[in-house]
Amino acid sequence: MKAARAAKSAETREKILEAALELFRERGFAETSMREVAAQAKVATGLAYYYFSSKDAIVLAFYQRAKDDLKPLIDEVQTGKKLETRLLDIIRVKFRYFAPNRKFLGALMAHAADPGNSLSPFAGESRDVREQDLAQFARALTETGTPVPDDMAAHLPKVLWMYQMGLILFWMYDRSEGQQRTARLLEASARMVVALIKLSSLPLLRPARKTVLELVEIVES
Amino acid sequence: MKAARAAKSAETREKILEAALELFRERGFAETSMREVAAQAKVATGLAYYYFSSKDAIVLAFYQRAKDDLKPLIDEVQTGKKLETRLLDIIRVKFRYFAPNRKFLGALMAHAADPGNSLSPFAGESRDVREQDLAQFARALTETGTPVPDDMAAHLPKVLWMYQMGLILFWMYDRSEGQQRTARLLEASARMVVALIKLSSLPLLRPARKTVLELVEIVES
DNA sequence: GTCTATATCGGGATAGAC
DNA sequence: GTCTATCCCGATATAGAC
Repeated sequence: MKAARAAKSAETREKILEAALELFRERGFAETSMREVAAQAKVATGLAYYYFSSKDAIVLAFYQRAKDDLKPLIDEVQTGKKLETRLLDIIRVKFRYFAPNRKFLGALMAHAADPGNSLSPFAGESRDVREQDLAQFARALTETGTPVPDDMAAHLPKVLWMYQMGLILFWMYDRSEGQQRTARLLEASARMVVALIKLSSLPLLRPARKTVLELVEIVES
Repeated sequence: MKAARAAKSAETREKILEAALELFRERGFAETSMREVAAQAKVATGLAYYYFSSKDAIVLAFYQRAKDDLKPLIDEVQTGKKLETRLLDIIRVKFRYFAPNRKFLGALMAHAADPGNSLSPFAGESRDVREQDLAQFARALTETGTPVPDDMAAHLPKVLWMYQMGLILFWMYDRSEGQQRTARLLEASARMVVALIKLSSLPLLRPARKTVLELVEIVES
């Protein structure tokens, strides 16, 4: 009967998480109280805390789940022959997945700029989410056979990850209908990013590449 | 006696603002309560609220004051002959000014990424701060006689502003001793930014410029 | 208008009974 | 695992002294 118990437990946890996300979507993160979350999930406040040690912990759980959900969805689109296609597909999958939560994601990213906050995408707590992202970009590079200069190889996935984070930030702010502006920006910028990567292999542009690399190294050091 | 009263009032206000900033620096923004602020300023809690309608309002006052303080400091360094020098000087002045508050600036910028929050640097409340920044960059461009293609002229100050905001974000996260990493990044990136601006005038690079402009226009639309 | 003191509300978090 | 009751504290409203 242990299995049944565990299942029940997971179910309750899920119920609370769902209730929380629903309220976050409707009213925002800060505006939602744990009491309301518990009420919505039809459990006692204390129980919500039994499963999630804090309100922030719920958000972490959401990230974690997103990571797990996205894995297969991204694997599915890792098929394009061209790097540009891959980038577009990978990022679009994420936008699609997060779309229902776009508005309150903004409130969460609020914490993102705060170096001390555990919800920051740069913080330790979200490291495996970031690791998975990096791996996906690395895979897109290798599987499309994109030629990358040796000195850049180690850095490029991280640069692409930052490019992605920038787009996501823009997307959160994007008030245009259906976030069309983000869609246009994604297309135009992906084209440029790929062009730049290709250019970076030209021997003639070696000095320029070194300059950029210097910047990247300072950032990552 | 009206003047005396007004002076006294301004003094009290200042006292509360100072107390708040001191506590923010020591313990952080979120961890500081209005009660503590009031206690530190040796006034009643209600009085703190009399002068500042909310904790956020204190932050706004801080921004505002920073804007006024920075104006003469930046005017003072608008003397360099080269654009690179000007950029370095302008941004360094800001780092120096904000240095004592660097840590809690992070917590404030926390709000920055939240499109809905009034403390966001992109929000209406901080518009005149931003306007002043844009004007300073525009001035640096014209006074150094930097040649800028017509189609870029309108956008360049804003691009430089974003470049600055990026550096500030990096600086907030920078845990290196005395934020040396930021200092290095600033130098290396300013050099590159200026080089790019110069390159952008070359007729040969017109197509590349158009591509970048397209991106900028999507972002600003 | 400036200021103090007090009361109230609401939210995060916890303890302990079952 | 679950619920009830409670703690603690921050934010805020208000009454009224000066």
